[in-house]
Amino acid sequence: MEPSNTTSARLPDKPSIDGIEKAWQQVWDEQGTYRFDRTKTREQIFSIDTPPPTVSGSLHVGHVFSYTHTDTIARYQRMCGREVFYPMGWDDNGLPTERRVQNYYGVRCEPTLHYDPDFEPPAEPGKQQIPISRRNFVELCERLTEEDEKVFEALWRQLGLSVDWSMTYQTIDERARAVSQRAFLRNLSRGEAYQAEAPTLWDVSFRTAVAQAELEDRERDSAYHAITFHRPDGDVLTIDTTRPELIPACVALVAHPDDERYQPLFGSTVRTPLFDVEVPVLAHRLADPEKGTGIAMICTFGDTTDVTWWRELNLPTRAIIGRDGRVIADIPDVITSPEGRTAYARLAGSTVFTAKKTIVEMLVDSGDLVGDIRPIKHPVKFYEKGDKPLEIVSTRQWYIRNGGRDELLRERLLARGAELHWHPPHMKVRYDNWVSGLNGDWLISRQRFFGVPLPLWYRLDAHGEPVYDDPIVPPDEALPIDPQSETPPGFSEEQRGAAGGFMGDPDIMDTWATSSLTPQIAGGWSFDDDLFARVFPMDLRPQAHEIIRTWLFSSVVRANAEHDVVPWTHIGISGWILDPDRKKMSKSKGNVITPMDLLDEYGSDGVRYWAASGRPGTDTAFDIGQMKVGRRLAIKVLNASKFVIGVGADASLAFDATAITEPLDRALMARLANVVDDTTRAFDDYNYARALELTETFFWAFTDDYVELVKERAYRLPSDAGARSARATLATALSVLHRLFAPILPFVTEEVWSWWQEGSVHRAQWPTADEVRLAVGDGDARLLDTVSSVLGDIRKAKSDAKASMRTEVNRAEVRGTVEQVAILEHARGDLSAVGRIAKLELVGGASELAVSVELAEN
RNA sequence: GGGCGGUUAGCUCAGUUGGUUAGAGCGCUUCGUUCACACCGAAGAGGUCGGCGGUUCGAGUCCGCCAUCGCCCACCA
Repeated sequence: MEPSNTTSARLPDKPSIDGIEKAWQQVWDEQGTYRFDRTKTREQIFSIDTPPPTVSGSLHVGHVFSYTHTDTIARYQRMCGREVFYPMGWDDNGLPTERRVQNYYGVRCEPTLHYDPDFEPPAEPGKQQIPISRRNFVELCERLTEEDEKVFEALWRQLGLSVDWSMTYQTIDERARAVSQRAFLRNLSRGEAYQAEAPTLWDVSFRTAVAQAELEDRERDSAYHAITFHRPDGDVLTIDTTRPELIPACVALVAHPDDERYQPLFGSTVRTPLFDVEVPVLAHRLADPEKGTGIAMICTFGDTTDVTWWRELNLPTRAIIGRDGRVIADIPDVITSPEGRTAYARLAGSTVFTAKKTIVEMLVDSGDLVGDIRPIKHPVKFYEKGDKPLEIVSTRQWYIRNGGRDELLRERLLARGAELHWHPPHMKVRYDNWVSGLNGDWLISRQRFFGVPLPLWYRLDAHGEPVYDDPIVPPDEALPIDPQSETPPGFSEEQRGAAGGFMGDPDIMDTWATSSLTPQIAGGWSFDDDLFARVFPMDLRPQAHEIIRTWLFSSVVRANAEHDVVPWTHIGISGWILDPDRKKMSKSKGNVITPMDLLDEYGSDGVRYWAASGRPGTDTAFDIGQMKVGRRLAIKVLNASKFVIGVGADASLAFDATAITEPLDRALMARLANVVDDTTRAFDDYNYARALELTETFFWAFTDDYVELVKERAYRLPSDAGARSARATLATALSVLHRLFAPILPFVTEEVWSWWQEGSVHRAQWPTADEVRLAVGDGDARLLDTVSSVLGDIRKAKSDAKASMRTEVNRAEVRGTVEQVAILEHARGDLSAVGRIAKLELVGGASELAVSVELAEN
């Protein structure tokens, strides 16, 4: 068969990878290359629960890194014949958006206001924030995030994510709100959601309750204060505390039951310094005899241990810190002495910080502060987004059961975690740690404005007080609702806030209460059940490791409750990007480069190469060097493809079993079959990094050695059997390589594929080792190694002589084992041609391979 | 305090179930050029695999202890 001229005609003279991103994006768009076909069945579909990026934040290389990982898997699965459900969501719910909208438009949400359909924000934000209704506020959030989303989408397209861009959602859009509220109401009806008045971790800056999953410990400076309590006989009892300002909130002292120092005192009472309030001395196992003086003050509430003691010892509540983080103004009734009331009055209204200073002065004056204040460092609980220590206040909140108070449910959820296939496997430990360490149910209500409202109203009794026990729920078809602007069935708007009327729940749900439903939102649960049945449970949840306790766990909780399944089969965990100092890359360090610039400079394929080099779950250094290498690889693919096609590797010759006859060619095919096997196995195991490494290694050997070896032979007339064998082998290898690289380097592979094949490489069938083996039978891959080794020795001889690789060799003698010589005999022609060897002598009987070379004079 | 992961060449990292003289890329040194590729090619130097002990015919690989870095979790007196 003649090499076709039409093929050659499609080859560019000077191929380049610059600018190919835009060109192919457009083609993919026009041809719907990544369009999802929803007529396929669940078995035919591979569905991905794509993480919705927070659009109000800025894009950084970490995004590029992890989203590339998912895309390589999506592309691999698509080429394997699965219809890939790969949606993109935008996370515009929650505090980051709320703050961004406030600053951008100069507004502030005031939930009690009514909706103004004609509201327009000022062109320039004014000094005073304009109060607007929640619905107006949400509309502005949607308007702003739409802009942000365009920027994100442009980046994702440039990066080459094979997302179906007709399937996007927002975590605050109408469907997401409806799904979120519906799921909550169904939790409520099944008893999985409940409300309770309880001590709650509280952020005084944001003025909202915070869930266990949003906490983080930070090391803070603090100090022990030794304080004396007074016994009836006049003796004193000294305790150590870091929070002397909470003395008026003290309800008891506690020591370990086995602590002989305090055993005689159990059951007696002491009086607090300054305030002269009588408190009991009690015993509890959590009191640590080693800490401080071994006896501690229990306050309502200084820390979570206080909550445990308060609950288990049935102590009264004497809260003195309000929701604003200040000492409550009213003097507690329990303080009766005039001195005590005066002392309290000096604290009233001040912040915790000021109150501490004030009370220390008073303790010094009264002589109740013993010795010096001893500075210490200790961990303090913070809201992860906050910058003031959390206080604990008693509030009414909504919770969803997550096993934190229910051993059976906890076991169930641990078993759910074990059903998942974790990549890498050791990440499961974080899930197990978290679930095992839960100490309460999931607090989902937040005292914020922008988010999905709790879809509830409460009746008001004759005194106008809410009746929380029997909330009014909206009918399902009304969802989503905003109880602040909509009226419950059977009531009129005039009854809002009136005695005998109703009030809307003012709170919104935790952002994770909605994010935990991304499989349901993206999949169409309750509004497109046909689609949902085709994609759920999903195949893959890709995500970062630091949100295993939040996003992953809460999603498992919801799917377990609603559908009695795990929401996915596989979990793919990506690591972090570390800067050169081995720290997690952060904006504040000023070393964040905008991703779009990287894509422009190194090409999307180059950046993807770097990303795909990062092992699943492994933190990876930000490394421009790797991007350069990736760019070089893409260019090499381009040039090698041009050359291989140019010498006559026609598509029709690929996999032609009758053509591939030369032993060296069959050796290459044998190796290629192994590479296909290994690469496929790596992708099946979600190890894109290994897949890339295998393909790349083969590719470089292919271009450096094999292509060089058969160059001369392939140039011969097409009627020559050896030339035909070489061309068929080159065509087969090239076809397979293009497809093996396609998931990682989608742009350059599509470019070169277009030169000689029909259709998109991204819809081409993933190569199988069988098709390669069927074409060539059983080649001997060792031949390739032996020939490459001899070739290397000849090159070394020329290099040592500081001669050009084109230097003629008068005579080369290769000694080797009988077997090696027999193998080399098959490649005598190719070796002589590439080495420019006039006389090649093969000598058997040696113990190992040895090459001696006589170079021609210049 | 409990747990997970890492520690291999100057740098970034591979090393699959233990198997002959430990690999790649970058960087470095030397050489080569224009008939695929200077956004290039060829060759080379460079490592007591964090430390100690153990199992084994054989350990970078398995076991124990230690050191060190990072992360997750933990009741703040």
